[in-house]
Amino acid sequence: MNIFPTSLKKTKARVAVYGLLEKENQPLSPKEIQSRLNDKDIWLSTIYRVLQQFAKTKTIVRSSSIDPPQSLYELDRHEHKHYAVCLRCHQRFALGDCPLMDEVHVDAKGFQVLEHRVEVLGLCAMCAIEVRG
Amino acid sequence: MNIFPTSLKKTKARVAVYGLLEKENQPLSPKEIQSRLNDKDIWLSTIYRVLQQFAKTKTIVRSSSIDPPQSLYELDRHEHKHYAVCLRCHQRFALGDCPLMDEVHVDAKGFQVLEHRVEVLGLCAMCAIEVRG
DNA sequence: ATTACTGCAAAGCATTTGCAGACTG
DNA sequence: CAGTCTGCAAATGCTTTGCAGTAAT
Repeated sequence: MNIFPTSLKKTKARVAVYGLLEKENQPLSPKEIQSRLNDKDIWLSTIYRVLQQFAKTKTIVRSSSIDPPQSLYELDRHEHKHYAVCLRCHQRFALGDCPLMDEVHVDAKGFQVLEHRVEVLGLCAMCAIEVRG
Repeated sequence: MNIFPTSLKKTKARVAVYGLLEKENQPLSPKEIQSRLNDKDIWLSTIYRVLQQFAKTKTIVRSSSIDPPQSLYELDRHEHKHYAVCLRCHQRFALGDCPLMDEVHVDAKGFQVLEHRVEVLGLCAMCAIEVRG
């Protein structure tokens, strides 16, 4: 499991962001984090800085979404998680297992694979119905 | 193979962008496209619009990179292509095959999978050496 | 006390939009 | 000619940065 990084001071903003990410087990954008914290004294720029620091200490991991274009952050549970995203309502659903095959063949000799990102796109059950509707 | 969409007028900007994407067989950002076109009369905003139109007619496909945060576009060759990206020099290398397993298990009943994105991250041979240096 | 941290303002990029003139079919 | 397209300017939205006061160790 994860712990608050010892190299960082325990400030209001960091404790709040850390606590939120611990509770919500899904990737959140800086803005979503801000609105869920519901504390007017924690500014967006601070949240960005806090997220960067956590990312640097490997406490959280960063991913991205195309639409809207933004970064998403979540606690790094070392669980190797991926998500399916509904193209219509943008809800995110965790994948049961990593769908990647064991061997990844890159067309470049000597390429050293360190990590990977997978995103499955489609329609959630609800939206699939509405689209037909 | 791909053809210029018949629903769109053949204008200078569209022909130029299409030709470039056809020649370069890799994802490019709007800015890269602009600088490679080397035509001061084709504005970035036009390139963005052209790319959006091509994307809407399924002529090109859109992806994204986290760092720098931007959209990338390339001709849709219906080839189902993915890339390995070097974390240091940001060069992109095509994957030989799609590394995804045939079955993707989503933790949400009724989720309809339409597409997916895969990105492998690591170090290219050159950078792997330099990092050790 | 020292240094790290944050509120706040402003800048920096990527991307989008409005509009009038130019061009395509 | 009619409708589409684009140059250009300006707005928008996400993210970063600078600085001076505040708080953590």
